[in-house]
Amino acid sequence: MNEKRRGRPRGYDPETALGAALEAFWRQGFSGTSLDQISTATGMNRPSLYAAFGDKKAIYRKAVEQFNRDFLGRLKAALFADEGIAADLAGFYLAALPTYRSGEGVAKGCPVICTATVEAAVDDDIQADLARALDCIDEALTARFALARDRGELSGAAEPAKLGRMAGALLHSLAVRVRARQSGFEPELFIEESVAAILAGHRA
Amino acid sequence: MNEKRRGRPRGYDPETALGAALEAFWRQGFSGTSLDQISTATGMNRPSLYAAFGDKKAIYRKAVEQFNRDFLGRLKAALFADEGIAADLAGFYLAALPTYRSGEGVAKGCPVICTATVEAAVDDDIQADLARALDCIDEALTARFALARDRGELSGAAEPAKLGRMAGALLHSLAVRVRARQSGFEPELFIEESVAAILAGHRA
DNA sequence: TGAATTTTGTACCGCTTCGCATATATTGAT
DNA sequence: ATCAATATATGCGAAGCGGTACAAAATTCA
Repeated sequence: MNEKRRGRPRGYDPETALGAALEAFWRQGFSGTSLDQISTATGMNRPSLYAAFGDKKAIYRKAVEQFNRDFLGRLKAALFADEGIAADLAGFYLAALPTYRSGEGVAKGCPVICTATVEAAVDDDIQADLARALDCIDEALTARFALARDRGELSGAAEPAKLGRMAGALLHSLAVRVRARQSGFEPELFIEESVAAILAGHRA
Repeated sequence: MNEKRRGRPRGYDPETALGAALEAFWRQGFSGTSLDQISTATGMNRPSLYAAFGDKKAIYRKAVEQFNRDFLGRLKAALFADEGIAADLAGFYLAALPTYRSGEGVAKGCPVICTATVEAAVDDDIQADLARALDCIDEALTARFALARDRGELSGAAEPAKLGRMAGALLHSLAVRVRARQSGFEPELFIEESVAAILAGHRA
């Protein structure tokens, strides 16, 4: 692939453009972001945006999808670093933190949890995207807990799916709390406490 | 108070109107809701809305504030029902559930967590409101855990603030997951697991 | 060189947005 | 009855919205 195509070459990189679009949606949400703002952020004008990705909703979904692929990939890499369940779980949360904290003077939290959640009640496609994203997080964590149990790090009575849900839940809260800039909330401490709480009573 | 006022009597009840406005914001978020929709929902026309509550943002903040007062009141009542820490904690989550599930064919989740979170990155007032609301939840839970510890239901080593943060976090996730209509997620089971996980290792 | 193809830029459409200016209605006080 | 005070109703206006028609630009192929 990547053979020379016939017409005028595009002046943008789709991945970069979607990244820039995400940045805008991330900060302001779907409804709060105008196509003009996306146009400015990406450097593409509106007809190009439309031709490349579709309408506003399609741009949003593709931008979020791209984020999800990348972000979840990094979270999984940390989660399966194989330095023991406690260290890996902490690494999982810590891997999310810089992303959640990103933003000029404003911590943007998680684009999926913090912006898709609003639209979920109004748009079935975005609702399905969100549900799937939450499932992916739970599943990755569940797989990691199953591995830990099989390796004898966790007691045989430990239920991976249950632990996965708990661990996923704490990630959701982390996303919300960081974006809310809750006073006195210290993410690193929260992560430490989370890991301890989840593993409490399940160590082999 | 409530002496007869001088001009034409208002044709609306402020509390009811704010409740109707919240309903619209709850479903569609702040940016996704127009003043026309609020006007329809409340039965008030725009000038009346403006005179009564202020601009769109003021309406939103007052509606959410009213919700918070009422909702948190009910949660606290359940949390301090005094039937033991495990039962009370479960009651706390169960008290939130019907509210989170409400909505015609759509579970709306929590209006604060699911709609204020987006705006928090863009609006400092709403950010502060959200942060305060999250603090209130944590504080109520912390107080309840402190009580349980003082009564000997929890070990002396239990840290109420830490437990409060954990328990609050699971409420956040409950709100998000219900609104996302995550397939296979069963709130009642999740609540049961949450209570068990939080109290694990802290029972006296 | 010229035709075909793809992307870009301008400019616009119809519609909705929020906020308010103005006029009307309904009450209590005088 | 008249006035003052408050609430409601109509409707406007400037700006912004998402989306697109159309022509110019830039490239490959013949």
